[in-house]
Amino acid sequence: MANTKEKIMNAAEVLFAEQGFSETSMRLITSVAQVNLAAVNYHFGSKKDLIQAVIDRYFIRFSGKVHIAFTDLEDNESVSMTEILEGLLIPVIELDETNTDSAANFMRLLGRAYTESQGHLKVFLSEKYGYLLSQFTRLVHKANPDLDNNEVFWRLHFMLGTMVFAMAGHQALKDIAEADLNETVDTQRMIDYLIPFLTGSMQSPTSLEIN
Amino acid sequence: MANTKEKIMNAAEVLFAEQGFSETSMRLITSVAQVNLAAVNYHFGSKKDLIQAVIDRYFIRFSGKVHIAFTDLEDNESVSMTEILEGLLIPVIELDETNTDSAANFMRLLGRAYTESQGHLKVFLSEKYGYLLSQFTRLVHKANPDLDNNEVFWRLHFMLGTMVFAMAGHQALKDIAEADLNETVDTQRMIDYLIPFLTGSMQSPTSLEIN
DNA sequence: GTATGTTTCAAACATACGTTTGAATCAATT
DNA sequence: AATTGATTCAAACGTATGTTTGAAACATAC
Repeated sequence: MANTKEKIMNAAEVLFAEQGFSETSMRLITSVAQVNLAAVNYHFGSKKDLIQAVIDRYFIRFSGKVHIAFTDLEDNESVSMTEILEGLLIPVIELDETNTDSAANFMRLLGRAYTESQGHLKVFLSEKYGYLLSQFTRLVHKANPDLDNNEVFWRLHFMLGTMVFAMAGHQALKDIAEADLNETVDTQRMIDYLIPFLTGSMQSPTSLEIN
Repeated sequence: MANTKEKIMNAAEVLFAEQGFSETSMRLITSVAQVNLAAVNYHFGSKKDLIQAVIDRYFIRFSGKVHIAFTDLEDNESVSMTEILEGLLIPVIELDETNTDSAANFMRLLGRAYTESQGHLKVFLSEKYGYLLSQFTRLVHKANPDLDNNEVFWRLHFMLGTMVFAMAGHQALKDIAEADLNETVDTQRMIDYLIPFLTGSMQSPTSLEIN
């Protein structure tokens, strides 16, 4: 059986992903984790610190792989969007190998971190893992040298939004898909649809060319 | 000067957009609106009802226009993605004509409605405005007859995700953009970047063609 | 000008939250 | 077996939340 600290994080990551940070009370977390209410403050200090710990645990698991993949790509003389996206998404998928639904949970958490006004989280993440975003930006620019800075900036963030949202709404989308399309869907299959969607969006003509 | 009910809604819509629903207390709303705390319960019944009223006020303002635009497109024999997206986004932009920052506020609200687990809101919106989503789905399929059902399904939801996320993270994106690019950004400009991104993504080669 | 229905207001209510406390329990060391 | 430090626990603390109350103020009609 896991120790108290792990029991808390395991319960919290699911509840945070499902309901959001502010909507999830310490009392619910500790009752699901079957530990005493005071344990969160004892082991983590505060609820804020618990939120950061839960998200950081995920980043620690996959950020190394992403960094290696990105660094490899930076050494190449030319890069394709597909390669960049695979460098990012494959390590995320691999989270599932240690624990089912890990990838989905992580993405939902990330989506909430973006959306909920948990200022401390944005600061924490950008200070600790901002270098990955920089690498990502440089690679996307390298893969699309014709786009100007503005266009790269916006498309990059639209793309991140699509990914986070797709993964965050992962379960809901799977449910709808299986009802609508009468076919079972797994995460890998969803990503097979997602990658061409994103590469296409990144390579579409610019607004200037259209007008 | 606006009456109490309007004063409350005007204050609430800004605060909800900025901070989210659960993070915005009735005391803050009523103090900004300069009305008595009890006024919300008196005029709206509950906080839930206020949230619905704020969002519905926006939908009432632009859903008619969208419906007309969509119906027109359904009568045409062929439809382009750009037309569909303009049919949806132009009425949103036009919200700004009656009130500055209306479009931005509405988008942020919609993003929060999607993301925050306000179950009652999703039920309310899908019951009242689900027909617009159905129209949207049919049009997208019409604009992309080559895609099979699966591909249309997934791309449509990826697209909605991108839009909603762009809307929800609107302010954050603007802030980052202005810091990163040293240029001021308005909502119209963001949408100018968004539309080609989305049309491109919808028209990209399918996963089958790539493999 | 009195009566009636609507709106406002200060105050209180009940509940939920994150956190703290101090004693009890456990584990390891001497 | 006694001592020490880490952990668990029930209980309480202080504060913030949405809501309700009943009287006061206001507006409108007779």
